[in-house]
Amino acid sequence: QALFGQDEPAGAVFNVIEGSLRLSRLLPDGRRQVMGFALPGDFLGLAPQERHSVSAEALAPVRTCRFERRDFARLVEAKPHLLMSLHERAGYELTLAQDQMLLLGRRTAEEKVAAFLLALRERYARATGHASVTVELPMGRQDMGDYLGLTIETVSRMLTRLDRARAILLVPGGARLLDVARLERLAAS
Amino acid sequence: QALFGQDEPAGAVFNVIEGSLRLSRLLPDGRRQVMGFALPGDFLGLAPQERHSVSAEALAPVRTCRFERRDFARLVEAKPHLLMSLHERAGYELTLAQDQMLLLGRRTAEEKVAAFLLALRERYARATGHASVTVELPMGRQDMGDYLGLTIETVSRMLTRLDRARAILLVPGGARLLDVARLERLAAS
DNA sequence: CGTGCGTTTGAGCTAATTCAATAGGAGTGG
DNA sequence: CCACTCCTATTGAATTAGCTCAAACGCACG
Repeated sequence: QALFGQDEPAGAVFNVIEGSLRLSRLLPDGRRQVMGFALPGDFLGLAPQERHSVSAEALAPVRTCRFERRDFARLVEAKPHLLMSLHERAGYELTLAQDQMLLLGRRTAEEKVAAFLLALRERYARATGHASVTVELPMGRQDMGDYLGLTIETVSRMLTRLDRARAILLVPGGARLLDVARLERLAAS
Repeated sequence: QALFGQDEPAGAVFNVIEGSLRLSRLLPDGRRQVMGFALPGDFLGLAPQERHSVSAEALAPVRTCRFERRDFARLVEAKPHLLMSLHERAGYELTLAQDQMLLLGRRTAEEKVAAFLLALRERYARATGHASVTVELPMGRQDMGDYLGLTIETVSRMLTRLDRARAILLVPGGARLLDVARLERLAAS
């Protein structure tokens, strides 16, 4: 179920082949913030740190390709320009984190949900190469809530509001984005 | 006033010598999220990106040490292990961003303000080498609010609440942390 | 046909916001 | 030194977005 836990020594790099993961952090009293979702093609544990800063739990059975950290370190040493790519990737992740801070701190519930759907669509488009109107939602409502800083009920309400407004069509395990332009307006991005 | 703006080409690396800066992003409608504050000793523009992801504005007159990006790139090329340090720093910044996401998404107003004061204290301690009970607050209430995802009024209310509870003592331009243990309990960290 | 689990919906509540008024300096000029 | 302005911070009252609690729904699985 869990690939690794928060504060665990970072022993390996993983490449997700199949399935998806939730990357999250817990507050001592159980409140949870989901930092992101790892989808097929994503890498985990690339950060050059002794310990993981998040825990990674599978949302569904996962297949990964695992590289031992020592081997990975040796590879980086052998190919110095790889480090530059890694560093660029880290910079990109940081701007994504900033996007998320802006979302968490300053957006309304509806904006959060709309932006989430659009971002996920964007991600799938980037991964598969072509944009699809249907976005898979491999995570549950609770996970979306913990990602967006909302409760499960608010996520559900916003989704049905978007559905009733014909901006999206809720389907089992996903959503069809019927009116992307409207969603973009609603997301205030 | 502004050292550089969001989406501007990243032309240089800056080391803050004196004064402090606000690093922020704007939503099209004017809502603002402050991503962080740069204090003396901090570096800006280290990320290996074409464009800045935030804008940097001085909170007070600033003195900086400026390195042209081309020179900096040449330095990094000459000293390959510098890139590794840079990358480690980036990883650390990412965990800080995650801390902030947890704060923005899952903490209450009081927890946010308490955590903010403690984190700032921690930062000054790290910079000066010894912990002080008095924390300088070079930013205004609005900036704190935009950093914590709160309004200016809520920040003010939480500060006076902490003051009345004798956990802190508000002083012009800063706060004295009277009961760090209590603050840590209140911050739920 | 239950049973269990995740989701949706409803009703009421509350933490934080909004709106509005007041208070506290810092600077300026009389 | 006092009056006046400007700007930020504080305080209060009313409002509301989102939360909590609780009940129904839907569906997969045995």
